Order: sequence, then structure tokens, then C-alpha cells
Amino acid sequence: MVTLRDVAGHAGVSVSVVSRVLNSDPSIRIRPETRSRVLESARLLRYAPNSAGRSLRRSRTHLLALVVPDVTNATFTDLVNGVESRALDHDYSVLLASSPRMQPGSDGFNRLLNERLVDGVLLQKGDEAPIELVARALSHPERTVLINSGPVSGVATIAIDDVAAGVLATRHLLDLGHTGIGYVGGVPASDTSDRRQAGVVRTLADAGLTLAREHTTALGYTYRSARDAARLLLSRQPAPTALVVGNVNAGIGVLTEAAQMGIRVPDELSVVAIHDIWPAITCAPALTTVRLPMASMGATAVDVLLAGLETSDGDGTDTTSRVVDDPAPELVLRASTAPPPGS
Amino acid sequence: MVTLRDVAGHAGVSVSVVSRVLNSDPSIRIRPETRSRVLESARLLRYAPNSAGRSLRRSRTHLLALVVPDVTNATFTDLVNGVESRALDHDYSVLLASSPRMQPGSDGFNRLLNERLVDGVLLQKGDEAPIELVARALSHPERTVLINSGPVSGVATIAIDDVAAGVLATRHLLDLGHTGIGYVGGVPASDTSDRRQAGVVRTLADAGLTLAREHTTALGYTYRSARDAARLLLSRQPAPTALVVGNVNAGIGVLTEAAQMGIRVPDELSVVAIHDIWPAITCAPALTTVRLPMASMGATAVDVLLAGLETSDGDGTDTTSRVVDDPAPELVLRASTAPPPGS
DNA sequence: ACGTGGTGGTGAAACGTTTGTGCAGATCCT
DNA sequence: AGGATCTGCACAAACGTTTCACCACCACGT
Repeated sequence: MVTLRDVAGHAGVSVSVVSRVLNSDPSIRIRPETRSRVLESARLLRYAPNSAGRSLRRSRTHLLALVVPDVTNATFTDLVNGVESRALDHDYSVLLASSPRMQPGSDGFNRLLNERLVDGVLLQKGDEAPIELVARALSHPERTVLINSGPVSGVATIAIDDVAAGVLATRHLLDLGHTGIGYVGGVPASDTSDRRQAGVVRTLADAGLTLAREHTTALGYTYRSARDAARLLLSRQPAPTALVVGNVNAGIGVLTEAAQMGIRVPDELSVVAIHDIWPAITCAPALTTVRLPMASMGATAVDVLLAGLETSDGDGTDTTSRVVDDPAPELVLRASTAPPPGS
Repeated sequence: MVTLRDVAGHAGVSVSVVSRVLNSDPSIRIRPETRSRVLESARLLRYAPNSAGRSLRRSRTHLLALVVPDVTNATFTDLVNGVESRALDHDYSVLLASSPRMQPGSDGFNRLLNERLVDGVLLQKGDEAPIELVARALSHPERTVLINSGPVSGVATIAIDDVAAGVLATRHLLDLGHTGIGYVGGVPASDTSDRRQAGVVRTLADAGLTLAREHTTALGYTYRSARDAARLLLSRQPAPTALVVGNVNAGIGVLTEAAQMGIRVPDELSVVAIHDIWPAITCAPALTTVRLPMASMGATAVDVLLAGLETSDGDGTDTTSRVVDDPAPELVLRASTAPPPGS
């Protein structure tokens, strides 16, 4: 390790001068030639500041943790990208916590902030974790921002425009002429699913329609759960002619189950799912989706977190709550939607 | 922040005693009642050791970086899981570096080790990065292990059993009765692709066959590149009746292009891809693949890295090079392979 | 009474930074 | 010429931890 001492020795100045020059401290007065001598020495010796020393002194680690339920789930990877990229813009690095041992409430999770390993935490909670429990597990709310996992009073929250997504999907089906529209939702207390469903309901209402209880499920966002949901909904009398699916993995599950049941998509059933990921292209038929600005949301979450750290710096009373709508949710037209049968 | 001083004050002992008790220093002699008083004070005050202070003193951050080309690529997410999980076993946390700004050679990448932000780096390089360039960009080879990205002399390397995977895929096609077998490879200098191809070649040779040059491509592991590759190979005269595809994303690309060309899979063409990810189930037809122990490889990589840090501790002359074969690559039979036409 | 040895701790240095304060010497003003 | 001001840098403390070295005290044997 080459330290400030080494550079100082090489340049024939004191340690503090080296530190101030390298950090371009505005309060320093120094002869230009001394400054360049210092700079040159640092370059020559390949000095790099030791981050532990710096963190200790500044009490900032320039690290943040991104907690997601599962990196394997493609719906989160865009988020990861957005977060990492924006974090780097701010000279922050990202600690990835996706293991169950790192989820809220666990010891690992608490240590992140308690041991001051990271300056703040970005938390996208999973469906299994009830928000009340998560809220109670938050040891440092002022250093936490919830991603698509709110609201919790006293904690900054940032969400996608789920309502708009629901509206967009429903609007598309209405435009095609559907009236028997169902909704395949997430688990019961899922707030994203609630909001997406609200978008569906509202849009149907605007068209003088209602979302039938027997055309709605709340079994979860997974491929598996959606197959169950599809089997249920498609055996109702009358069956819906179109489904809005709250999640794209679930949407693919619906497609699979419909095929299994001998129901042709899009001829006999239209399917539009919310959230766009790559497999939506390659499944058969290619799935029409609503693309969500996940990366952008991740970036905004970083901004909110770091802004909170700047100002509050102790007492975090300025709890933000934003929904990102830029870029806006966007309909991605593929092959799983068509006018209803017999039209 | 509650520090050792606070605990010491509360318990009426010196700072060093608290530190030694909490770290259960074997060399300490202490009255049982004092010890429990210290423990109780720490519990009461919710003491948590400050990681910056600890890192500075111990010159270990208990952090490691996992550098991958792209988290969005599903082929890497299992690896991420394996790494994170095993790292936690060792009380290490994982810094995720997937942004281009964190790739080998970049400033961000170098800072990871130079500033001692992390103790070591796990590097899965991307296809665009030539291994020679990467090798030169490694400022601290002794703190680096290459994942599926070797070999580089002087650097620990860990790889999957690519040859076995190639063998397994080819064996399957031979067993079905195919003789016109082609290979869709990665970019030209890709060592994983070279090894997978070697497995194909060897298995064909064992059966008295050869891999025809005109039935081989090396255009890349991506969906896009594989569509080009498929178009090329399938318009040869004679066309292969079966393809081993070096990567699953590419495999799905082959499927798409075949459909586009009106070639029915598996009736007219069998496709088996190496590496198993979720979309392989949902594409049409479902893709037969060879499942690779990516998580296990990630775990082993962590073991190798940390072992290297223990022993070498300065001069890293014991460069390991392992291929993980447990669990072994496994054929996952789905719907994209069948006996050749007219058999 | 006096060394000896064990018990139960304490003190201080060090890890590498950052930053407020001090202090020589030079320059300037009158 | 003598104080005031400025220039250019050095000193030292502090962040929180770990760990080596040391010491006061007591009991014990002689």
C-alpha cells in the first residue's frame, strides 16, 4: 500500500498538504510548483486513497445496498442496472443483496446499516414479505428508500406508475373490441397489483364496464401461480375473452396454460401482461406487454436516497414519496392480442 | 453511533476489554462477571462494530466484487446467486459490478482493488473483451479469480466443464440417429465456445464422424447473432439435421430463425443448447438444453478467492486452476430434439 | 519481610484519512 | 523601522478498531 505518508515523503511535504492537493481543497494556499510536485509524486507512486481510512474519517462509505428478492427474476434486472449506473454517477458502488439471508428482518440486512457498511439501502421487497413486517424491520428508516414497496410512513418511497400501466393495457383491449376482460393479479396484499388492478377497473368504468369478481384472481406474479389462475378463469362461464396480467412472468404462465387447455391465443383469448422482459419475445405467441421504466425508477431511487443522506444527516424528517413516470409506461404490441372471437 | 468507548463507559471497563470480549479473544483473562457485564452493556446499547474502523485496523474489508458483463443476461444470474450465497457463508458481502464502467480496464474496475474497497475480485469477462487485454488490465492478479474467462498465467481460474457439456449434447443427438450435426459457436476467441466445440468434435470423432467446417459458425452467443448463424447454416447444401448451440440465448435465436425459414423443429431440425435458463421452457418448441452448474461454480470461485487471500497474503504464487464438475452437466430433455427426418 | 507467580485487567500505538489551527517568513503600509 | 497582513506550509487531533505490552494487586511460600 502506498499511503499519503509515502507521497508526502517523496514530494518533501507534509501529509496534510498531499491530502489537500489531491482533494483540491479550496482553502489551501500553495505554490504552483509544490502542487505539481505533489501531483507528480502521487502519480509516480500510483497512490490510491485507502477507502477504509477515508470512510472512517468521513463517516461515509460511498456504498449503498440494493436489496431485491431474487436476481434470478428477470423483472428485477433492469432495476439493478438502473441503480448501479446512477450510483456510479454519484461515485457510489452497489452492494447486491438478493440472498434470503439479506432480506429485511434478517441479521444480514440489519448489519448493513448498523455496522455502517453502507450509507443507505434501496429495498425492493418480495411478495412473501408483508409490508408491516418489513416496516418494523427497518432499523434506519432515514437511510432507506422503498422501491415499489410502499407506502410506509416515515420512509421515502418510490414507485412505478402502475395505474397508468393498468390503464394502458386495458385501453388496448377495449380498443380491440373486448368487453369480457379479466385480471390476473399478484398476491392479495401486493400494492403494485392493487394499483394495476385499479387502473384496469377505472378504465373499464370509463367504458361503462365493470371488472367481474369471477374474472379476477390474486394468486401471485409467478409463472406457476398464473397457470393456476388461468385454469381457474378460463373455465368460468362465461370465460373472459381477454386478460390483463399483472406481471410478465405470470403472463407467460397464462399463455402456457391456455395452450395446455387448447385455447388459441390470440384468436380465442387475448393476453396483455405488465412489464416487458426478453422472454416475452420468444414465447409463443409473442406476448404483448406494457413496458415499465424500471431502470429509470432505479436511478431515481438512488437520487432520492443520496439526497436524503445529504440533507437530513441525522434526523430524516423530509420523507419523499415519488412515482416515476418518465419514460411513461408504453404498450409493446406483439402477437398475443387480437379482436375478440366473432367480430 | 455507539462505539466501543460507549460500551466501555457503560460497563465500567476499558475499551480494549470490550473489544477482546466481543471478539472472544482467547488470550484474555477476565472474571466471568465482568465479561457478562460487558456483554450485557453491548446488548443494551445495541453496539455494532463500525466496519470502516474495523477494516482500517484489520486491513480486510470483508467485501468482494463480482464483475459480470451484464446482469440482464439470464445466463449469469445463477452465478450471481452462487457467489452471494457462498460469500455470506464466509461473512463476506458482494459488490456487484456489471456496468460497462466497472468492466476490466476501466477506472472503476481498477479502483476496486487499488483503493482496497474490496479484498478480491471475481471476474467473468464478456465476449467483447479479449483475454489478453483483460490480463493486462489486472492490477492485482493475486486478488483476482477468473470465472470462465481463462486461462491467464499467474491468475487463479475456475471454469465449467464445457467439454463435458459439448459431449453430452452431441451424444444425445447421435443417440437419436443424427449424423449431420453442426455447431453454433460464440465469438472466435471465446474459450468456452472452443471447449464446447472440442467436446462436439471429440464425440463425433468417437462415432467416426467429423464436424464439417461449413456446418460451424462462430458469430456469438447472442440471440441476434444466432439468427444470422442459423440462416447461414440452414441454407447450406446439405443442411445439418441437428445443431448443438453453444449458448441458450443463441439456441432460442436458432429456434426463432428456423421458424422464420419455415423449418420445423424438431421434425426437420433438432436443436440442443448449452446452458439452461427459464426462457428455454417457454419458447416454442421448448428447448432441450444442457444444464450447467453455474451456482456451484460461483461458490467455488469464492472459496478459491478467499483461500488465496488467506495463504498468499502478499505474494500470490499458488495460482489455482479448477474446473467444477459437481454437479455434472446434465441433459434437460424438452421438445426441440427428435430423430432425423426419414428415420 | 520479601521475592514469585498468577489474576484481571489498563494504556497506548497503529491502521490511513481529513481538517482546524498554528506559525514561520516574506511583503506591505505608513 | 515597526507593526500588520499575507503566503505557504506543518502539526496534531480525531474517526473506531485491534492488539501488544505492561502493571497493580493479591496470595503464597519461605
